[in-house]
Amino acid sequence: MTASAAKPGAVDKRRLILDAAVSVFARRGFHHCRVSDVADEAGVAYGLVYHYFRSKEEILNTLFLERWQIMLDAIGEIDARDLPAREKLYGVASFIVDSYRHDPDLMKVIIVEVTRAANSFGAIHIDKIREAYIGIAGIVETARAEGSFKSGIPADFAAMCFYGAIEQLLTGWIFEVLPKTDEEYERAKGLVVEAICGGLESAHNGTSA
Amino acid sequence: MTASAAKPGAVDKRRLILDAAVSVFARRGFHHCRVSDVADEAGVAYGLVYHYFRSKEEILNTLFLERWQIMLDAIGEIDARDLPAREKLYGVASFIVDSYRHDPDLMKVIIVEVTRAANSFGAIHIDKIREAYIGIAGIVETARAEGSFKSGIPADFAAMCFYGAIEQLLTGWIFEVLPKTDEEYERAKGLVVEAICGGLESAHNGTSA
DNA sequence: CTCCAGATTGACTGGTCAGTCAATGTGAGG
DNA sequence: CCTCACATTGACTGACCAGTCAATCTGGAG
Repeated sequence: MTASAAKPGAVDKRRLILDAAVSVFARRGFHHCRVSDVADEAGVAYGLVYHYFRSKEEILNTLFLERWQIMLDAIGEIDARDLPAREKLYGVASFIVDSYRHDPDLMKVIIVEVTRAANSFGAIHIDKIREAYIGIAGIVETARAEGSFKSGIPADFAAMCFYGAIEQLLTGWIFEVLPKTDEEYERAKGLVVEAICGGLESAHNGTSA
Repeated sequence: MTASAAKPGAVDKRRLILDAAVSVFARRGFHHCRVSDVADEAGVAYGLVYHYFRSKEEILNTLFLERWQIMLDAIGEIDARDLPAREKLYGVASFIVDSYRHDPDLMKVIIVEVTRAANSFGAIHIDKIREAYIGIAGIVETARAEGSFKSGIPADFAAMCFYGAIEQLLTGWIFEVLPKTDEEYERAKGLVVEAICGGLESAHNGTSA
């Protein structure tokens, strides 16, 4: 068998290494951990890491690409539904928040080590990262065309604000400055959509274009 | 003379090193550059860096604290003015965007290497970073108390969304996915406030708490 | 001019760690 | 039982680089 097909009962060591890497990268950071930490965490020999991955960096690239593609697919799928823009955006916020809830370490690694790492992994994956912005912008653009969203705010700009707000929430959880209960996660989904779509103001004086 | 008081005509080598560090950290990233790169960029000997700074990390800490304190002071000063919340938030957005415009390298270093670096500098400076969130939340809180902002969205939550949206814009500029003209910077200030305060929707159906 | 404190220099060291590799294990097919 | 391909092991190496330090410079005070 090759690395991809794990027999039932046999442990997929490649997967074991990836999972261990998530845990170690999240706990110590990509730059502050050693490959041997990952191997130890996975319970495999040092050299096996290099049997499955060309380099330490390739491990992180793999983790990012795997997860990011799932998110891109989710955004595409949400956009394809026949729903008002606000509900589509709720779907996107929901997916991202649930991703964090389901695997906070992985999302932490992706945000901390890739999404904002302009000089290393971020630069390598910028096109993939951008696809997410474009997907969200597409949702906003459709709403603008329909007239349900203002035309004064460009869609790509709105997408950046929306994505930025969500990523900041995750950052708040990562840094432990926001509470992390199931209830909070659910509340956050609604609040972020309300904040961005409905705005913060209660009374609506004329809005400028 | 000590390091602090530079005589006119004499170059402040400490400052020279800090400025060189901004340039080098921005170009190559903190982890991917050597102390000798900083020394070379500053045009001083390797050892002089260690005359003024205890370690490579202390250089980054110094850069961050210097600049962040200026921002905290600015937020405090803006909050003290007698203005509607929306204009206060415009003031904050304006200050941050202008900070980037004035010294993009420094802001890039702060965002990329500190603000999101949960396992290294971010953890060290989390209290300072938090002060910014709290300052913004204070502005929102006042507006909520006055009734000009909705009460359904908690102030600390709104602050995170607002700050996140701005930081995402800077990230867009850093990654070169958003245009970087003076006109765009000015536009961005207004748009981010409009997006967060006024929301994206054109018609206002009932808003849920 | 002499002295001294602080500024400046850059060669060197000690530790760290990513990546290599030769040896060994393992299990499926013949 | 044998063979072979692939999995697994972990000691080792070569490069890299943060931080040290002894030597040298500089400029003001006496």
